[in-house]
Amino acid sequence: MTSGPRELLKDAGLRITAPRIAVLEWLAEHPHATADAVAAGVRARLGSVSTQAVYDVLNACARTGLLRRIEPAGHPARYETRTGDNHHHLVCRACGRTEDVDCVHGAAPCLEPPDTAGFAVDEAEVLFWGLCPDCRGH
Amino acid sequence: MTSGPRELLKDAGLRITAPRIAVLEWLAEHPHATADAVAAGVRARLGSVSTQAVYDVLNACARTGLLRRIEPAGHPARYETRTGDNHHHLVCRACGRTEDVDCVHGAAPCLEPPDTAGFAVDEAEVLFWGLCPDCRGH
DNA sequence: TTCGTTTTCTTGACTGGTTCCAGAAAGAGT
DNA sequence: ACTCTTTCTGGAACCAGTCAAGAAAACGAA
Repeated sequence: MTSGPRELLKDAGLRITAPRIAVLEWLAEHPHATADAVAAGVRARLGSVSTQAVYDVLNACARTGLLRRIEPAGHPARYETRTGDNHHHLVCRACGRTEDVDCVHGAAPCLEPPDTAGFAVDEAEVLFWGLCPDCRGH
Repeated sequence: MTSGPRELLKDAGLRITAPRIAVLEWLAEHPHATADAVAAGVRARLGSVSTQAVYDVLNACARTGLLRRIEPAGHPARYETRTGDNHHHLVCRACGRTEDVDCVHGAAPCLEPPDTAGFAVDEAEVLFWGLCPDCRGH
């Protein structure tokens, strides 16, 4: 039932390759990791994977909805496997550490703009900025 | 009463220089402009201003609260003079065009995370993603 | 299985937005 | 006016991420 990386990839119409499986597995265990961190983790598991391959995998998975990409201003992007339940994020201004926050107002989409100015809005993104416990302490 | 750039700079403890005045004046007339656009606008007014000077001015003003910086993922940063009233933004995925949206839930801060995970939260940022009228039309 | 097509991986160069650096110049307080 | 501070100039540097070409691997049909 708990669909593994192989099923997820297949359902998304993506080929099943070792780098992709490793990226998805590693991200499932380490949510909100940066591309750099993913690359390091995947290399520790597979031996050698190019940076480019990591980016390709991340982009392909983000495009098909397997991964969600978070890009906090001033920090490298982070990725997570938890998708589809429009939760939000806490981001540390200092170190970029990112944590999940459940939606404040019930189910998705929890926010609707009062006036869209003619825009076709398809997503509401909420970021809470602050300092994480580690960076806050002196 | 409507304080001009000079008063704003003075109150913020910043020196009053021609580039700063020009940046603030130009941004007041062209909200949500990119650094590039600001540089172009300021040069049209003053003749010649270095890119670096523009960035310095923008950063100094953002640091002191005279300007708010918006950094939509995948697009260059944009700046606006409207600060302190925690309004939010609509961003076009295609062209990056940015528009204001008033806060959905009354006065600031309109959102409080239910669980801060130990973070000292100081800001809630809301971005509505979509396509602007120009990019939407076929 | 085997083949052939399609997609992905590797390597390496490159980009765009932004920042860093050193020195020259221009404000502001005394 | 005279310093002292802060800002401007020009150029080099930075970083996350992307583009390009060819080699390699995964899928689907025979």
